[in-house]
Amino acid sequence: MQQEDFLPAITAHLIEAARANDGKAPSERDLAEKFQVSRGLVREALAILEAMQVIERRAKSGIYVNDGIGGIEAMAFFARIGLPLENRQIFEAVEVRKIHEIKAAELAASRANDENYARLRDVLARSEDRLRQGEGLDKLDQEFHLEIVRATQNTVFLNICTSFYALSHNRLQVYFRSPERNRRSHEEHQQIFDALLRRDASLASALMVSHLRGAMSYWSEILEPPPAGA
Amino acid sequence: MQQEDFLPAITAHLIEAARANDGKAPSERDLAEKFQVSRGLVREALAILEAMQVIERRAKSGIYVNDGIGGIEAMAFFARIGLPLENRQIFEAVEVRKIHEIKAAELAASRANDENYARLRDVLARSEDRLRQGEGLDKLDQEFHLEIVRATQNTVFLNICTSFYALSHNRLQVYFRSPERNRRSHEEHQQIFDALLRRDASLASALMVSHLRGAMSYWSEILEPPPAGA
DNA sequence: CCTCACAATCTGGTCAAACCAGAATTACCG
DNA sequence: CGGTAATTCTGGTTTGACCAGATTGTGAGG
Repeated sequence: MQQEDFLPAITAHLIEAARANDGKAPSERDLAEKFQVSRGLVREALAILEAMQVIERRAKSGIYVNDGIGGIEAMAFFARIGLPLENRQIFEAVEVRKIHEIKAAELAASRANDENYARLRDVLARSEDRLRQGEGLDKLDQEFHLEIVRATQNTVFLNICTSFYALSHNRLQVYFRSPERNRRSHEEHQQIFDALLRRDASLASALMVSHLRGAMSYWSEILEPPPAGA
Repeated sequence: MQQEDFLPAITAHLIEAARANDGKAPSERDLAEKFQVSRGLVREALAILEAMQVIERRAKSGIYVNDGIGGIEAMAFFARIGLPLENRQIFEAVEVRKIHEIKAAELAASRANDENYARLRDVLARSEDRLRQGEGLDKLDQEFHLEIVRATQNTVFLNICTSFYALSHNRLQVYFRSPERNRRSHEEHQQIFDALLRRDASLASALMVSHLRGAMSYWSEILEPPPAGA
């Protein structure tokens, strides 16, 4: 059994089987037979799932799937194994980005140092190049936003945002297929950078607000109507 | 070997051993002997570590420790295995809490539903009980704050905050050893709840600001001076 | 002495068979 | 029908083995 697909497969199976059995999943031995692998392999997968708090293993009792599969680890995990976020979660994710980045822009304006400016310039320069070559911003957009978070000098904050953005990456790629959107996005990045250079916190956050508003309205066009107050 | 301490122990050993050997960790068999456990146990731990991107296992070659151990998974992991955050990161974590919760209070004021109110009331009632019995708020504080996030109806946001708060839990317990702080914290929770009931977003967020300011000043007393602009 | 090819060794990946002790279930007796 | 004793089941852990590529060691030839 190629380990590649094993974890996703067994996860899906566990969740499905548990749903139909009061949260209790099949035994390790059953799983091993079901997937035609040794019990050791199953246990390795289960160890990961347990560490991610997706399941709970109770000695001499059984395996139980946590109902509220929560935690960023689980999210990162789902992203890694390819389970797409629900449409609703995309809006929620954008809202979280707004919460994070508007504040990040504000803080960065007062805390950014020379290295931060250099990094931002570098990202913008590479963005310029890509656009000149008719290519999409792609990951460079993410890089730009993360550099702003980095400029807050808050490493915990940066860690959170880094992990979080990795999740939405798949979806964002769609956004950057349009040349106009790419150019407009780049221009807004430039403006935000200028605001940071001037250490104008309120302007930076205001620009970020409208920048992200664009993303939100884009998703509104593509997807189903957004949730109530987002 | 009690599994309780195994993961932390083996992790520390891996990181240390790898640092002195060009990133390469001891073999599974060596680790098994070193910790007096079976190779299967070692492999389970390694599977978790690999899923968390702390290490990389190359077939027929060896185990390599990733140098830039980053990402929220790693953070959550370190918290779980008991490695304390640096003092500086505590300030950063509090700042992140501020970013999250001030906005959460604002959003919750307009989005909270009856179930949210009921949950918040429940937490407050239990807090009341504990205080009456002379015990500290302990986890109830965390519960209260998470319920506010839940009231934003943003599940992605809730996921992030849930994982994140698990990190600071160890440290927060210190805070709630003081009876005065407990009572004052509880009163502020009550006030925030009232603001949410009145759907007064600006009041709710303002109260949250001062509530968290208390925590920040507490840490300032206990720990080294805070970083520049936090 | 150096180089290159071959052989022994080491490594992670995987499997199989057992034993343990407590949980869960079944069977049986009153 | 109720309750207890016997049995099955479950996760936890260990041992030992085999595979195939990566690594290392060795020795012959230049």
